[in-house]
Amino acid sequence: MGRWVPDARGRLAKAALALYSERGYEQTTVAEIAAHAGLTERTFFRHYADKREVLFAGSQELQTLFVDAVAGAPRDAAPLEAVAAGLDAAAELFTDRRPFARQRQAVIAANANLVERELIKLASLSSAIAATLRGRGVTEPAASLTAEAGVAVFKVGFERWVAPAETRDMADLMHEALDALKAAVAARGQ
Amino acid sequence: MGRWVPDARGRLAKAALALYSERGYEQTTVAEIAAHAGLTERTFFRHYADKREVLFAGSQELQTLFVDAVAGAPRDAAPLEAVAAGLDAAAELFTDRRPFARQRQAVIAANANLVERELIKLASLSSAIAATLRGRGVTEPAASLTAEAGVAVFKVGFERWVAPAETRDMADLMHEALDALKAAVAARGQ
DNA sequence: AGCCTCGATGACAGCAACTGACATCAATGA
DNA sequence: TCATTGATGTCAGTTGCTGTCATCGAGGCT
Repeated sequence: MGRWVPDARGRLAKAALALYSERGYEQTTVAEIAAHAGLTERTFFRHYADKREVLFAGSQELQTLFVDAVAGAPRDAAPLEAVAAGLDAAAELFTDRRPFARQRQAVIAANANLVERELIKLASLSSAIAATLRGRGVTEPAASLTAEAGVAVFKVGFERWVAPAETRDMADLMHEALDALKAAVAARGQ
Repeated sequence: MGRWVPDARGRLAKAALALYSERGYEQTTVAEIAAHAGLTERTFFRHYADKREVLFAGSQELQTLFVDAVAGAPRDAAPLEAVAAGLDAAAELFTDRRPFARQRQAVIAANANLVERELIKLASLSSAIAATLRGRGVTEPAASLTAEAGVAVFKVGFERWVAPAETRDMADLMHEALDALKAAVAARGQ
């Protein structure tokens, strides 16, 4: 075997989620996470920029998948329909990860600092979607607004998907949320 | 005169914005802010929960005004129209504060930690609007989605309002953004 | 006047997040 | 064989933030 136990990054992420779940985010020190992964505090910060980031390793993957789906939507699809393709891709990504997502979301919801980090990840997703829409010829401010609307749908759909009693597929919930948005915005305004 | 120079809170906020603008957020220590306000570091933390919060003292006022306008919209107004009333109230609040808003926004945009804090303030605004809409009889997920859409409009409108060359009124920009959202969401989806 | 309570601030010690600098040493490959 | 590389360890230092106790003028009560 090599000089070090493999996958230090993964071990840190696993240890962090476990400890944050058990005793809470604030009550967990980085040194403890590192020790549980058989590493030192300094090494933790070589793998993750800060104590929060360790919970958001997958957000880049989500963004890439979402954006690629938007970019790959039929050329004649309306902007919001292209975003809907991204929502479908996201739903597929999360298939079979519901228990993990629930545990992780419980940790995040319990701490405002973690919620902040999640929000900036979603803002980054929104920016990337908007840029992709502009690449499809959508002009501002329509691109940004469509992207923001799409992320709002994702947020609402995701929230429902991780809700305790929920059993429906994420794709169904995303479609429901998207339809609800269309209805809400279309409702008899002057 | 009193035992202490008045308005410690305001002096801290003023000193913080000035220092963050001059030398950057990260390069400014809380002790320096406090010193410029004629106070100690410990007193800073008695007025503001952390180093970021000092830039967001006004967000509660915005939220209250926005929410009150939504609650006070005509009983028969559609949810999105009620939110539009909130946007108008927000626009009024910012009248004559453009230079301040520009300076503050430049500071925030330059640091990810400050952006995070701004995002959670907007998320709080969205939650409050959604709750108000539910109070008007709007059901979920329409309430949350309408609120998120409204905040998206606010974000886009505000961004444009603080843009360097922009001279139009915030109310005009908010209306434009709202119309763009309606158009984008209504666009020929199946 | 004399006294008391209150509240904003100061002083100080301490923890933990994060960073920079340098050392270590198995694996790798020329 | 040996120099290089790269992930990790070690250690010292800064700073955000907190708990605790002291200070002392203002304002009320007698």
